[in-house]
Amino acid sequence: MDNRGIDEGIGQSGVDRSIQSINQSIHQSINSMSEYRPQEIEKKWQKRWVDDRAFEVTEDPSKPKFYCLEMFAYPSGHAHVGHVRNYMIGDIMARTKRMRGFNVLHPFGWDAFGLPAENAAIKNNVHPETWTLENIAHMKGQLQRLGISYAWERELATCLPDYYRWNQWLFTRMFERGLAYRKRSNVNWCPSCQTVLANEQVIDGTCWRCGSTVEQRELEQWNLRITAYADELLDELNRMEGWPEKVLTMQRNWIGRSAGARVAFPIVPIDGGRRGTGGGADQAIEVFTTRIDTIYGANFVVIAPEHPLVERFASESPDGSALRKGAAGFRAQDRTARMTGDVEKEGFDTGRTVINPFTKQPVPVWVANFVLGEYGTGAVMGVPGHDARDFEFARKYGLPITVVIQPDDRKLTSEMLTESYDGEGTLVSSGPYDGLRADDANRKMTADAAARGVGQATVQYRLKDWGVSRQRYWGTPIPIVHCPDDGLVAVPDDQLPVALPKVVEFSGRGDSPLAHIPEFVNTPCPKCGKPAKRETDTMDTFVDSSWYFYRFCDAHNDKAPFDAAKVAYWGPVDFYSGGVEHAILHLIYSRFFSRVFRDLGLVKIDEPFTRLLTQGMVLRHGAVMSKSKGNVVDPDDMIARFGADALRLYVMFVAPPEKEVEWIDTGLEGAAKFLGRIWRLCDHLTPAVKNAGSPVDMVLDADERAVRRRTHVTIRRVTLDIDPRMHLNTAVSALMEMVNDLSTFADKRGVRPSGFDDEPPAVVERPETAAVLREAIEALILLVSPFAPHLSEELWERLGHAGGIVAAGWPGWDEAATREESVEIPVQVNGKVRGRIVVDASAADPDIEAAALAAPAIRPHLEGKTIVKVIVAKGRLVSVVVK
RNA sequence: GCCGGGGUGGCGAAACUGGCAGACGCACAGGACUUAAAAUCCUGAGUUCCCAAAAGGAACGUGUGGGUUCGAUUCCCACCCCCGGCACCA
Repeated sequence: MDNRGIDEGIGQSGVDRSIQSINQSIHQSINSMSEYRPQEIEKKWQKRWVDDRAFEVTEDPSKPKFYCLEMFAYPSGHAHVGHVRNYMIGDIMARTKRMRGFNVLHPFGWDAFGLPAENAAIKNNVHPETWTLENIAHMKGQLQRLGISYAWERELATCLPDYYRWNQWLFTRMFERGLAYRKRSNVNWCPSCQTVLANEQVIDGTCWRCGSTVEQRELEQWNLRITAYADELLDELNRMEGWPEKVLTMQRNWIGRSAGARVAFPIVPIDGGRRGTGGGADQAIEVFTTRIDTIYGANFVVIAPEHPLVERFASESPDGSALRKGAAGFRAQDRTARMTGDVEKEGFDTGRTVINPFTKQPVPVWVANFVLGEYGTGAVMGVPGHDARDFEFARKYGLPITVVIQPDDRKLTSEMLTESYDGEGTLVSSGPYDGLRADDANRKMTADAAARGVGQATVQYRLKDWGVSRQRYWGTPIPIVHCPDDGLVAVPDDQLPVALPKVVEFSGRGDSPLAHIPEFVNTPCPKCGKPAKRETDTMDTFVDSSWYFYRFCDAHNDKAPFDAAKVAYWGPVDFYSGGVEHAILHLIYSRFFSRVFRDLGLVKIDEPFTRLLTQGMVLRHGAVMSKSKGNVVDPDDMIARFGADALRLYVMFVAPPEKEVEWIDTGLEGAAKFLGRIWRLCDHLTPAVKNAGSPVDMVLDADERAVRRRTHVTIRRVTLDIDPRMHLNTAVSALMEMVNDLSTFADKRGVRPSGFDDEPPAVVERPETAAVLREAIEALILLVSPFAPHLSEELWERLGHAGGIVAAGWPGWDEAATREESVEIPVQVNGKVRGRIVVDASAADPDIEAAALAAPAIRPHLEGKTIVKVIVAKGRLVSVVVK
């Protein structure tokens, strides 16, 4: 690299280039020491990596594989330092594994469909594709300037037909198997944006973009049957040791399995317009309960205002209109408020009764707003004695309360209840079940209900099927044709992709823009050839991201989504990192799709991601970075000022990867200074040590042995901190400690760089010193290379090595060389450190004990006391107990 | 309410199996080099107190209160607070 030019660093403005800089340039032309110029080094090595195709890989059965992936990016326009942090975590892992001999797949791509592109189109009159592809080009440049070791030849963008045709292919397979189906359901609707919103785009009942209150609309929607895998998705979580507990919990909550029973309460037929009390059963209200053991206390039944029986009861009643009106009033209440319990609990008596199948007694049927039509059976039994909500309801409307579970520590009567009791206990007032423990009773009563044909054990999930229809343009067209004769017909594989038309008008009206393109809509039915119409909805973009990690294994396959053999080699993803905001949706959908691919025979694994790391967000002024808040830190600015290596190192050093961090500019300066120290140290010592021999068989002096120990201890610490511990911040700390020690040692030997430009080259007298220094700086360069790859490559090359860092491999440590010769051990007397002794590392416990008791600092504390006990914690501490 | 994760200097943090709490860094203070500054390098520092000061010494200190232990940031019990998920879910 040529240091002679007055080539400007990228970040220095002309104004900044003062006389001193020019002086520096002149100095450089006349002396051997060179200044650390990250921008030049980084450009050089980034170009070389591209030219050498350094990170491109193919399947190689002779090497262990490692699939390292960061969640791909939405091309919003600009990467910020939060992205940088995520991609760095993956890059550290990828680079380390590569050096350790793994065949590393480390690809990147773009989650390129989505609403922002469409909004930009409306606002700026630019085609979504243009907007998206321009953003991708810009962000790709940003990532390349960070020196991330991506296999760019596998880059993909989900908005391109060679990707989304496989969404369509997969949708067709799911349609054939009944996993994709059409159903009318409620969807979130933003009246201002005129579009459907995904659940995750509704924040506290309002639109994430414009803040309008979200409404519910009933629409015919395509759904994917994720609930078919609910049990498996839940059970497998127990075996996923490579995932954070937090994410496992979130997924468990999201799936929301609850085991209980359905129980039928027979409806008492109407009797002359009055509440009937007898007669034969005429169908039944089915309730869902997890506490069938409390059924003897079920004094009423409540149905949801949406329940179909509301209409039947109304039609059978002389004054049905009151009933209809009451239920309609509840239905009109704000849905999210009803779901979150923010509305007052209200209800009314329908005037009808059902028979409690266990007590055989008639109980009234109420309609109430707190019962949700879409969960369970839309009907519950009211057990006010043992359910807080039922208790409140019964008190409000004067319904009877019965105690049927007695707690172990006191005696309850219904009169003394001030709140429901929902704990453990023994059954009372429950006929033949009296005296049973509640959980035993639960099992027995469920079995009895089933045997008598009045109930059955059921598992209820919170998880619902995934509604994927979107009335948007910028997404994958759903490959279905609506034929008047044949109904829903999948577009045959040989007619895929159903291409997204380029010419489109954005009405902003809220129906799909595709519906207004006759050339798109009108098509012959693939089955009968008669005129038919295409589906005009597009798919939720989460479909795109649910399988892209498999596509990377075979990114350019035009015959299939991927070759099963290639996925068999690369899969599953060994290490996956991304934001915790995807803990539920993306990660559960991906687990679902992985199983669909498995059941199609395309992959053999269940779980797509073996190890997951959710990185914390990067905040500034306590807030998430966003353009509107004006607190975005642009990586390009930081690279221009300090270099990509400094930025990389800083984001790894500042905190553990999982933690949220506050961005601090001065911290980055510190990282840049540290790299400068490495540069000066290595650059200064290189001429003196580059031809030094190995220290292994040399007779070293004490300081040299200490340096060697530090080298090997650091190799061990950094290696284990990166993998398996993923404590990237402490790995950097270990490197800093090593540099501190090396500087001290170099100072002792008179070869520390002064920091001045006009410094003569270092001269190392002893070959032993040169040998340990060479071993040390070579290890340092290799160990820091995942964090600061450009700097490392440059220093490595200057040391005279050809072939680069990856070929050099990851350094190993010599356990023997890490051992201390002597250790300083603190001595405690009655729990307080009173002194220290230095003993040989191999000293036996009795010798250590004797040395401790004889130590001058300790003896005064023992004077006139009796030694009760002495504990020697080998190599760590001596504890003396006196009285 | 249920589930999960946390609480350590001015700040970011470290302490891996119960063994020197605060490594490493930021900010700060003092010093060296410099005409000066920048850069670089060195030194200092948990808090409070004793001592005129220094040297030195003492007490306290990992959210709070208890416990186990020679010894607790680490283990146990109770509680407080913060963050995240779920929630009239029957």
